[in-house]
Amino acid sequence: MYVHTFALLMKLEQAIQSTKFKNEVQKASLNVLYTAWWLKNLVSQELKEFGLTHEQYNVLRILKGKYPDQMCVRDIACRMIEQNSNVPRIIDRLVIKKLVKRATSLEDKRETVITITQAGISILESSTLAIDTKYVNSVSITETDATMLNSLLEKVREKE
Amino acid sequence: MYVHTFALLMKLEQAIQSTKFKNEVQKASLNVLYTAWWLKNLVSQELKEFGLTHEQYNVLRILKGKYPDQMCVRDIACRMIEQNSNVPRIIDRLVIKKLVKRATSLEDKRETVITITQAGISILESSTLAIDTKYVNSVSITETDATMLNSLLEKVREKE
DNA sequence: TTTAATTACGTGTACATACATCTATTTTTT
DNA sequence: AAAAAATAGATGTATGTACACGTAATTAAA
Repeated sequence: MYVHTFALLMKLEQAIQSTKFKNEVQKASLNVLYTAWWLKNLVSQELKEFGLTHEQYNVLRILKGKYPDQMCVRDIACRMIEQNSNVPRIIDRLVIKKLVKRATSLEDKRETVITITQAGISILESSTLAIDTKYVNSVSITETDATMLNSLLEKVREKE
Repeated sequence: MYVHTFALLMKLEQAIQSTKFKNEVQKASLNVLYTAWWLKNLVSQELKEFGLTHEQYNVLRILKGKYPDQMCVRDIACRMIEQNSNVPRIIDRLVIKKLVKRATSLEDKRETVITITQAGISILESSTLAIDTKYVNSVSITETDATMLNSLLEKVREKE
């Protein structure tokens, strides 16, 4: 009985070799950070095969969401999960790989408009398939629990 | 009523300007990633005042946990939340700031042993105080909800 | 309308991640 | 004991983050 409880509780503790937490809130913070790293890692492993990084994939995904419309750099940036991402630099690498095209906007010459190419759409589709499969096999949480998790994460950030 | 529900549900959606998620599991993934970024950002804002980065703070915290014992680089590395952290390089910066000391182990000359200095302990204590205060004011989740959150996050990672 | 403020975004720097490789040790094998 | 394997950690490279600053273009103010 004790052993069983111990085994269940050891997951985060094992991962970061630490058992002393001030309280559940502090533990939850570390748990969120560790789980984010774990998820990112899971996805990156799949993307490696396609020569993409997590952030390059995100930019492609955002562009696909508006396709066939173009998007300016600012619009992409404010949809990024890590809100301080340096989008121009990520786009540099996608341009080199010909997965997106960059052009100056005609309406506002300050703006750079980005379009996903057919090659970009194609690599996005195959990599998304690989990630989805990986998720089904590796992320073990039910829809009901995920809904609960979503509401708890919103509570964490409620004050700001 | 509709407006109220909408406002509550918009938190992640607003942050990343996206409302289309395949399912709750996919949304929860993005929510974990976004919340991790949000928490890291919160802490980094406080640490900036002390000239520390999030990772430098983590290394100091780990060293303090063993103080007055020394730790080798490997022991520190396996306790890091981001398990691919390049610890030697983080230690470089802490050594420059005289917050830790580096020496070759006498028992095993391959090992580098790291010790936190008094200056390191001192900066760790004041920055921890600042972070704790920030948490009390910004992270709005109860101990009970945090416990639930911890168990759901463990469920996410259960399969591996 | 001329100046001032704002905006979009490229770019430089410091730090970190992810990963491969190199060197110096130590341990294991033969 | 000598050779091979394993280990610790430093270091190089590509990429990303965080943030400051510069430049060009647009909008607002005087």
